This record gives sequence, C-alpha cells and structure tokens, in this order.
Amino acid sequence: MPRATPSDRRERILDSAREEFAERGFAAARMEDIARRVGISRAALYLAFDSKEAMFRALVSEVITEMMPTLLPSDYGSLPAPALLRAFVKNAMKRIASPDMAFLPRLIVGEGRNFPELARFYHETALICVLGAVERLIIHGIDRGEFACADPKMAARSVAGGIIFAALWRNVFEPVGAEPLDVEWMAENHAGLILAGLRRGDVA
Amino acid sequence: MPRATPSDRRERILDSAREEFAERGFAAARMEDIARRVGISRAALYLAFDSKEAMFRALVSEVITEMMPTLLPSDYGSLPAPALLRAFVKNAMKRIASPDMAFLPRLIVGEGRNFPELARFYHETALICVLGAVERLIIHGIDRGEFACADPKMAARSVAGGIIFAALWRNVFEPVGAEPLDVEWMAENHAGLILAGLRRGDVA
Amino acid sequence: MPRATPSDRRERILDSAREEFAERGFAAARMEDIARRVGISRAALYLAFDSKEAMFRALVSEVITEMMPTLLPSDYGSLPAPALLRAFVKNAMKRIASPDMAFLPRLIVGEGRNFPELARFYHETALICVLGAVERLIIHGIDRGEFACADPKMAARSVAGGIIFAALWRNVFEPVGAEPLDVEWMAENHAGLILAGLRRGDVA
Amino acid sequence: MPRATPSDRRERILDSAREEFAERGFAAARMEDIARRVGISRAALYLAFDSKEAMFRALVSEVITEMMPTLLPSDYGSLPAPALLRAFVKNAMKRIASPDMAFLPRLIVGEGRNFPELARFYHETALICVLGAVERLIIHGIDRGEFACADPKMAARSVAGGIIFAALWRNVFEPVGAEPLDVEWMAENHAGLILAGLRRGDVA
DNA sequence: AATGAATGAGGTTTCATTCAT
DNA sequence: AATGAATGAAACCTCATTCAT
Repeated sequence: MPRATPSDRRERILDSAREEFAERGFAAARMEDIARRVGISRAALYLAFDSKEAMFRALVSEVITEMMPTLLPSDYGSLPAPALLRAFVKNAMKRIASPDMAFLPRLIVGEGRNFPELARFYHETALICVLGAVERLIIHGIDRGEFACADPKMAARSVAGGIIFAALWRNVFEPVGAEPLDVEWMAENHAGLILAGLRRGDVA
Repeated sequence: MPRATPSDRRERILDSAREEFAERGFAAARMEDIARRVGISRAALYLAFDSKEAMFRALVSEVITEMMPTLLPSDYGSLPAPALLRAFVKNAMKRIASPDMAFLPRLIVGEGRNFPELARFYHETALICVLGAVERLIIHGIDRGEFACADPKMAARSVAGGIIFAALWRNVFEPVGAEPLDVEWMAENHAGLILAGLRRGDVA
Repeated sequence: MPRATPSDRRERILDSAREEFAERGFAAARMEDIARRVGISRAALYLAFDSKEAMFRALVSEVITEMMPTLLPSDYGSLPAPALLRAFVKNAMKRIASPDMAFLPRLIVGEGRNFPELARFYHETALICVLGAVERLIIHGIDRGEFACADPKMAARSVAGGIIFAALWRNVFEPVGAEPLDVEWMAENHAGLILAGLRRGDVA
Repeated sequence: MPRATPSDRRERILDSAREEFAERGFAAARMEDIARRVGISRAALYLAFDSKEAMFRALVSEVITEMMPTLLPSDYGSLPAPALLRAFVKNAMKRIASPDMAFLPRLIVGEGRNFPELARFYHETALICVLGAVERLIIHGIDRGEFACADPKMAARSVAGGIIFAALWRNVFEPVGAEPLDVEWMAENHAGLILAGLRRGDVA
C-alpha cells in the first residue's frame, strides 16, 4: 500500500479547507480546525501550503477550475438553440446550487474585497466564460431565427442572474429558514421564462 | 444649537461602520478604523454599542429597513402590470446596485453563515417582501389578462436574480476590473426580457 | 501625581529590554519576559513599539546615543596630549566596561550580521567617532612634539583595542569564571604602555 | 575506495554548520539550511549530532582546538623577545582576522551568555593560553633586559586587544561598510607601538 | 461623556526534533 | 544509513474589550 503522495495530502487538506472556509469564511476559519478535520497537526498544513492565504487561494482556484468544464456544453453543433439554452440552464443551476459548489459564489462575494485577485480570477475564468457562452448561444439562436433579442449580452446576464439566485438561496438563505428551493423546478421555470422572452423578442 | 443626541452619535458611528464593513467585511473591519473615521476614540464606540457584533447587526438592520420602503411602489391601483413591473425592476436595480446599497447583499452573502439571524432578517424583511411584491404584481397582471405564467413565485425569482446580479457585478466584480455595467440599460433589458416572457401567450 | 507619559513607558520598557537583550541576545529574548519585567502585559509592549525588532533597534540606538557624549572630552585646548590621552583611556574604559554599557559591544558583535544597520550605526556613530577623536588627539600630540607616530590612525586602533578587550572581558568572560579584571588598573597600564610607545615613536 | 566514515560525515556537517552559524549566529541558523548545504536531509544531521546545541558546541570546540596550535610559536629558544613578539602579533592577527577564523570571536561574544561553557572553553583554551604565552614572552624579554614593564599580564591584554579589534573590525564592521582594514599593516603598527612601549626605558 | 492605557484570548507561523519506512 | 513526513512547543503579534481618570 503506497504512502500518501504530497498531492494526495494537498487534496485531503483542500477538502477539509473547503468545509471550513465554506462554513466560516476566510477570516473566521481556523487552521487548527482544518488540521483537525484532516487528522493532522497544524504544522503539517504548512508542509503543503505556505500560508492560510495560499491555501485559500489554492482552494478557490481549484474549485473554479474543476467547476468550469462541467458547466459548458462541449459542442452544440446543429441543435436548436432553445433546447441548448434550456439544457444549459438546468445543468448549470443544478451544478452551481449543489451543496459542494454553492459555497463558491458565497466565498467570492464575501471575500472578494479582501482577495481581489480571486474575484478577478473568478470573474475572468468563470463568469465571463459562462456569460460569453450564453451570449454566443443566444446569438446562435438569433442566427437560426429562433430568438429575437436586441442585446444578447444583457440577456445572458438575466440568465446568469437566475442561476446565481438559486445558488445563494440554497446556500445562504435555506440554512436560516428559507423555504427550500426546488432547483429543478426553478431551472425549468427560469429557462421557460427566458426562452419565452427570447422567442418573442425582449422588447416590451 | 442642540447638543448631539445619543442617536445622532449612533448614526454617525453607523455611517462610518458602513464604510468599513462594506470595504472589508465583518471580521476584517477594525473598531479602531471605524472610530478614527468618526473622529472619536475606540472606547467611545462602546458607549453607543455593546460590541462589534451589535454594531454590525444594527447597521445591517438599519440599512435593510431604510432600503425597503424605497423599493416597492406604494400602490399600483389600476395601472397595467407590465408598466408596473418595468418600473419596479428599474427602480429596484438602480437602488440596490447604487454604491451606498450594493454592499448589503455582499455582506449578507459573505457573513450570512456567521450571522444567521442577519441572513434571516434580510431574508424575511427584504427578500420575501420583494419576492412577494413581485409575485403579487405578476398575479395582478395575470388577473388583468396581461400576463401568462404557470408559477408566479418562480418568475419572481427570475426577476430578483437579475437585480442581484447587477448588485454583485457592480460591487464585487467591477472593482477588480470587470467591464462597467450600465445599470439602466441592464434594467431596461432585464425588464424587457422578463416582460416578453410573461406576456400572455407564453409558450414555455 | 501625574500619570506615566508615553515616553516614560518607552523608557521603562527599554530598561527592561536592555536587561533581557543583554542577557540573551535578540533571538532568545522573549517579549513575555520583557513585559513581565516591566510589570505590564505583552500586548502593552506593542503600544510603545511596533515590533520586537523596532524595540531592539530603539534600544541599541538609544544606548549608543546616550553613551557617546560621555566618552569624548569636550575640549582639550592647551593641555598636554599625554595627559589627555591617559584621561580618555581611563574614562572610556571605565564607561564602556561598566555593567550597564558593556552589553552593547556584545550585542553589536553578536547581532551585527542579523541587524546590519545597527552595526553600521554603531560603526558610524560610535566607533569612527571614538577612533577619530583618538587619532586627532595623537596628531595633537605630534604637533606639540610630545608624540612620534608614523600612522596615528593605526595607533588609535591599538588604543581602542584595549578598551574593547576590557569590555568583552568583563561582560563575556568574567561571568564564566575569568579572573576579575581591575579595569582601573588595566586602564592605567594600557594608557602607560601606549603613551610610552607614542613618546618613543612606534617603530621598532 | 573506502566508504565515508562517520567522522567524515561529522566533518562535512561541521563545515556547513560553520558557515551557517557564522552567518547568522546560533539562534537564527536553521538546521534545514545546514542540511541543505551538506546535501543531506535534516534528519540525517541527527545521526551525527544529538542536537543543534551539540553541533554548535562541537563546531566551536573544533575551531578553537584547530586554531590554537597555529597561533603560538612552538619554541622561541634564544631569539630576542622583540622579534618574537612582533612575529607573534603578525601571525596571530593574520590568523584570527582571516575569513575562516574571524567568525569565532564573534560567535563567542554573541552567544557566550547562552552557552557559558563555550565561553568558558574559549576562555580557558584560547584566551588564557594566548595571554599566558604573550605574558611569558614579555617576561622573557624582561629577563633578557630587552623589555621594561611593570605588569606583563596587563601588557599582554593590550597586545590581545589589538588582535581582537582587527578580528571584529573585519568580521563585524567591514560587511556593513567600514573602511577595509589592512591587517598586515595594522599588525606591523600594533606590534611597533607595543614594542616601543615595552622597550627598556619605559617611562610610564 | 470621553479616552488613553492596558489586557486576555486567540491566531498564524516557525522550527528543532522524532519516527515509520 | 537515510529520509519524507509529521509534530509539539513555543514565539510574535492583533484586536475587541475594559477601566481608571
């Protein structure tokens, strides 16, 4: 049975760090608690990461990087845009609102001012990719005559808004008593509403 | 000229606290910085508030309470629902994304886990009010035969999603280099898209 | 009875710091011990000094600055150079080898590598002043026909050597069992030997 | 080709330890840096030495022991005392101020309080030997009618003072910008001055 | 009412040292 | 013999909070 490799250890630490940071935010998370969760000493954390900040950065980067490929459909060759958009919304909302991902927007939003480069990384690596993909998808639909939309970029923001809403609702408000959100159902409705709007053209 | 009343002092402190908490979040904000901003000593803060937490709670409550009345139209008697909804979206997005309000969602999202009762208060006092108002507005539109919508509650969430998106974009991502968001324009488009989706004849 | 002024506090801290740093060197001295010696809490030290390093620097600078004026004779107008030199050697050796000063060369020597700017400060503020004064004194004697000396700068170093020897002996070696040094007597002899050499000319 | 013996390894470690301790002093030297310099793991250091302290002790003892035989002239049968003394001063100053020796006085002075037995060892093994040898040499000169000196022991201290001065100057102050010391020239002058002072006819 | 001074609790980080492999 | 991994014991430093004046 091989010994734990260094990267194994990093992974195990990041798993625990994720829980602590997700639970308490950067400042309130304690290295001791992370270490205890991993089952190692505080000092051992510093074998894998230079500092609490470095660990936090690594965690956020990793989660963002992990998450991205699962969000965007790999190719949408000749499929009709409405089906593609509906599929994207359902998939993305389910992914982002899932318990092991939803902490990310919360962390980014909460710590963005103290870790600007993480906010920037999230913005560049996740947000604009997603927004760009949605925008292209809408343009794809316009090209195919399926959508009418004056400003696809703005429409993409409306799409993203619903997804973020779901993530925050589940992660921020449900724990304090908010009525549980049926993510599938909301995805269905959000996609439906947006699609109806796009089919018809988003002008009053 | 009357002497400063105790509540004057509380207000002046809360104004400074708002800036510090908005800039750094709860944990990283320092009482010393707040005091310096007010121009008083650290100890004097404790004459007005029992603790940092109490100050934070008071601030958040106050801001929520202040914000609410400005969000909802007082009455929308016989006006057509589309115009009302459009007006609401434009007003709410402009208000919530304005520099002196946008920090609130960020704080709620960031500190919600550490201050569950604030998240709860925000949820109960702000979120469900807004969502409820929007929902009723949509129902109002359905009643008038202007809207068609299978689940008004879900549609209200889509409406709110766009608003939250705008607030977070301005407050979290613009400071780290995101392309500036034209809130008016996004409000216009968001409302337009939603309205197009809600218009009778919805084909979701 | 007035309250302790901030600079009083700094002084009291520096007095204690002197003892701890003198006893253990920079690295091994503990802030807790310094605080206990002053009779205050560790945290209070940080009201007066930014860091352990800052405290150490302040201490060394202060001691150097305090020491200097006591070393050099204010003026040596028309007095014969031999008497002046003898007086200087006796005074300087007694001062530098005294218990409350002798720790300084030891700290400078011991920590000079880790605090180069302190070594530099000591060199510039103390060493070259003293060496320069002695050198000028010797030149003064040459001018008066009392001394013969090929290189007064080097002779000054021989003078200083004896003084440093006394300081280190008392501070480093006496505590570990070295035969106690009669500083007065050594000063007398050191001055006598040097003077005899200078009178005669330092060539073999 | 024989395998490296345990004492080979000790030597290689001590060579590296010398550099680190010389550069940073005992407390600030890190076992990791020493190990890296040797090219072995930190743990391997403990196969050769019980502890950091033990290593430091071994190093200092070794250097002292190595240095001593090179300092004193083995025998000075019928040579004239002045030449012997001059030779000793030049040799000793050159040796002690040389880059690979000069760190020793610095370490002894700097760490003497924390390692009293090393200071004691240095005192007993090096200092009093050297001082004794010089003293005997002076007495030898007195006996031969070449020197006149009331207290040879004190004169020996003056001799040693110049040597220590040179070592500290080179090792402590030159690295922080002091004017480079021409050790040969200082030795020449120091010996000359002392000899002039010691020559029969001393009029101290 | 107001504050300068003080502190206790707690956090991150470092490093000599140990030990299973 | 050798080491990568792990740790326990500090040490420095911060900051919300208190209190005498």
